[in-house]
Amino acid sequence: MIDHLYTDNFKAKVYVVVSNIPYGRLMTYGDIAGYCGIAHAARIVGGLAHFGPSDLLWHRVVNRFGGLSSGFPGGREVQAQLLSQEGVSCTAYIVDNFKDLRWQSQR
DNA sequence: CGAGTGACCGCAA
DNA sequence: ATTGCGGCCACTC
Repeated sequence: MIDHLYTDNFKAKVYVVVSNIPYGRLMTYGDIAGYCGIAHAARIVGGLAHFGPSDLLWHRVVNRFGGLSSGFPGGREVQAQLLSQEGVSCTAYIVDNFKDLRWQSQR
């Protein structure tokens, strides 16, 4: 439920969705874009992530295959480390139980 | 104001 | 089954 946090910019929506990802949970760019209203804007989410603030929990955001994306501050190893600290098993920069850890938003 | 880019996804050969 | 290509929308320079 992110209606009360709605803003004029699509960017803000993405930030809200990302901020609402619970601990030890993962989400894909496509899903985030879909919950924002456009399923074809997966690239936008990635683009915003690069320009967006580092305060958000982007380390819980991965691509459709459950693999860690590049461009993360410090590198994929850092992101994998963060996920590992949250109980997420990562092997070769790929989430093992991604299918099970994938959090499906309530919209 | 215009053009290019992007931490992607889906489909086609 | 795998590999390659294009497309989509928003943001930045």
